[in-house]
Amino acid sequence: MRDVATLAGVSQPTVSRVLNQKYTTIPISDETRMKVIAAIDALGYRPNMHARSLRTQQTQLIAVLVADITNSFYPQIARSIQQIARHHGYDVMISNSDHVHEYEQHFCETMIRRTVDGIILVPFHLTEFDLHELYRETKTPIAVLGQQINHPQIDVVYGDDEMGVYEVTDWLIHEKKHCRLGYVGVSDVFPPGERRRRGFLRAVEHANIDVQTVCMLESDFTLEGGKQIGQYLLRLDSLPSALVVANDTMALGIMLALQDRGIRIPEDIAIVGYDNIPETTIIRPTLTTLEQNPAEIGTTLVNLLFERIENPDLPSRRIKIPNKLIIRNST
Amino acid sequence: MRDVATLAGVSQPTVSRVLNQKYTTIPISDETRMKVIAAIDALGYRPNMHARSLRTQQTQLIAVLVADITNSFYPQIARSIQQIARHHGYDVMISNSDHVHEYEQHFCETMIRRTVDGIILVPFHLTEFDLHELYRETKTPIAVLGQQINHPQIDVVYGDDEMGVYEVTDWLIHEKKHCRLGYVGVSDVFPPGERRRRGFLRAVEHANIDVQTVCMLESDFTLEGGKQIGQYLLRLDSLPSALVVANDTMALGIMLALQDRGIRIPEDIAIVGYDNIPETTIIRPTLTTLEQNPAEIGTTLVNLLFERIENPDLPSRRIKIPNKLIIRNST
DNA sequence: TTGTATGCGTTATCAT
DNA sequence: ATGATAACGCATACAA
Repeated sequence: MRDVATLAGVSQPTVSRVLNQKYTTIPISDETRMKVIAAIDALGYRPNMHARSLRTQQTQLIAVLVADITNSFYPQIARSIQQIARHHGYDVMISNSDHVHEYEQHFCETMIRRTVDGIILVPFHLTEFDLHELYRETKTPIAVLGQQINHPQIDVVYGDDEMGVYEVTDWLIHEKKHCRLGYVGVSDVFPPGERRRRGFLRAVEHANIDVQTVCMLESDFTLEGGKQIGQYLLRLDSLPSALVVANDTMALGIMLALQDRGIRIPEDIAIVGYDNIPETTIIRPTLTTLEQNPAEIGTTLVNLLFERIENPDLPSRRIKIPNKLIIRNST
Repeated sequence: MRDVATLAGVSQPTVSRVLNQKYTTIPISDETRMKVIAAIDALGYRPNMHARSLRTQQTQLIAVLVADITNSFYPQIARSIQQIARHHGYDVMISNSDHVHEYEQHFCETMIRRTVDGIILVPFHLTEFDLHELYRETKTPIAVLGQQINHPQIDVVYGDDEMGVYEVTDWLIHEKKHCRLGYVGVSDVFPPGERRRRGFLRAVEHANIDVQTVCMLESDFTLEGGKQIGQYLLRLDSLPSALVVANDTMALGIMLALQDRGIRIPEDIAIVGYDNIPETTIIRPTLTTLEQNPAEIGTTLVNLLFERIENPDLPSRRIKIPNKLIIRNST
């Protein structure tokens, strides 16, 4: 910047003013501006964001932590966030926790040392207290995908998965007349695990079905995990007539394992998933599932975040993204 | 840091020395170190990376640009990069170009203003000249996934896709006795487009098959694009007996469109893809494809990058990741 | 073994 | 409308 100033025959702060003219009201003569711009072009000067960040305490950067970048659900969120952020002149730093607690914590540590202007994350192990600490240390606007978080300065977006699973289970029972049900969830250490299981059980009880007769299983969100559940089901004396699965990826694994051994879907067993990832339309039969609209989730998160960046004292908001039952051929 | 120094009763540089003791040889008395560490804990002090970066010109950050984060191939690369980087104490900033030229350029712009310690990218539109400019402006180690790049300071990882497509086509012709072939590629503006088409045509010519008899089509890497190709094929008087497709995602779309109209795979038409993304094992029949090992690609890229970060004057290296034919049920 | 002084590249406050 | 000067938080050359 000093070189630019020298070449333009002005002082270094004047160059800075030309650069920041949009954001300030300080007047600059046309002649000076021309000279400075010419010098910038001649030297190929580019401002140094580290220095600017140090001085302004702003970064023009937002950070995003997703829970599993290899699960198609999250890249779609990340992508819509990045699109809007770009529009606002912000860069996006995407990270991946792989559902691992330690990596989630490491992300928070990083955010404390490497401050950013906003944080979007999908907390699985991080508690409300952890996020409170994160906010206390960073004072940075935060938006999360996670119904379980309640914090006065943190915006929350969520799909109402307890209700969603309740409704799809209810639909299986009353519309599709299933009474031998099974459920494949994930551990309660993951917040969606408990909520989705509860939704399932509520529907079962509401239908006066004996909870003892339903088959409750648990796996780990992954295709492999789903396959193992499939193997397990094959060893049972009799299959449930319908299976509610807590995410699509596991549902796919279950379908593959069952079909490998000649089980017909939906004739022998109906299956519903959760998320509506693209693979649900690739598998045959196509998978009935509860849609979580990832583009809308991403858009909502980033819009909330930018509103809070502009106005940090906003009261926290909770936005429910409606789930939608997508009926396909697996039921 | 000054507060820590005051509390510990030492000077600010002494605190800095305690913090950086691992990387320097300056001796510090045990007593001083204890006092400083106690003060750091008491105040919950965390170093500010922006200030550190400004001073050291290092960031402990590497940037990754992938071509399409919603294509399962890339998240696997990103994930293995992030794992190794974490091990080295580096953070990773993942970006997504969506194959859009403007976004690739925007990424380069960002890298110039927001310097990082290393860059990994998958250039689709960026030319050797663009990367040369990037290097000239940043002087930052660069590693790319892209056979078309030749630059004395840039490390290159690539799958030999021309040879791969040649071999799989050759295999279809000689082992599987196909002679009515079709090829679905992508535009030559994408570097893999030209290479893969060339591999296909070389095999056709080598088998003395009249090029006029083969069906050459073009789409855009996506599932939707593949479906449209499928529609197009259905309107043909006769299908090719075997189709070589330039990536798995398009191959899936083609299969779905054809199967919707009762075409049997592989009986009516055999199909091979490229990449070996997870979806290839979800679709039925499972898709025969050429594997590009994304984890190995990511690992190789990031290892090359760290070697160059440690030793910037290394001559550039080109590492070929072997393709492997995965024979499944679509052929 | 530690302290003093300086500068990394900006923006912001004050003059003029 | 512009220039001097200071400060952001840290690491390092030099002195002691």
